[in-house]
Amino acid sequence: MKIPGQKQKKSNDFFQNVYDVTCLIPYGRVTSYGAIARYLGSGRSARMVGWALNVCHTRPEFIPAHRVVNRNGLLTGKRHFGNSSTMKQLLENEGIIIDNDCILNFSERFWDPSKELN
DNA sequence: ATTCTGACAGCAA
DNA sequence: TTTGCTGCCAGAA
Repeated sequence: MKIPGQKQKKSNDFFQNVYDVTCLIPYGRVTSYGAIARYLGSGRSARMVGWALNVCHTRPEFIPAHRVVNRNGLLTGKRHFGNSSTMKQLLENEGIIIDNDCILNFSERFWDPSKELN
């Protein structure tokens, strides 16, 4: 999305795309960085997804970044939520069971954008 | 301009 | 099976 009046960077589209997909994650579902990266066509640029989410709080809209975990279902980004328990709490609030910072039944909770979103 | 790092993932030893 | 290195791209120093 191009916002007139603001600095336009080439990566802005990629970042916005990450935010867009993240916002499309259904309630009570989670996805992985790699899945988003693959949906964007970058393939192995999962790190960029994490980087995008790292600055997601700079965005005016709410980004359910807590629904994005690594491919193991591990809450690797919990430490970026200020309090380490925030991410876990948000996920549990959506009915997701977290054990030792790991999502239980991750296969059932997993939501693949390139598959579900088509 | 160059180097390092980062909320990951895949592949090689 | 586990550990470690590399690739990906962008941003900060």
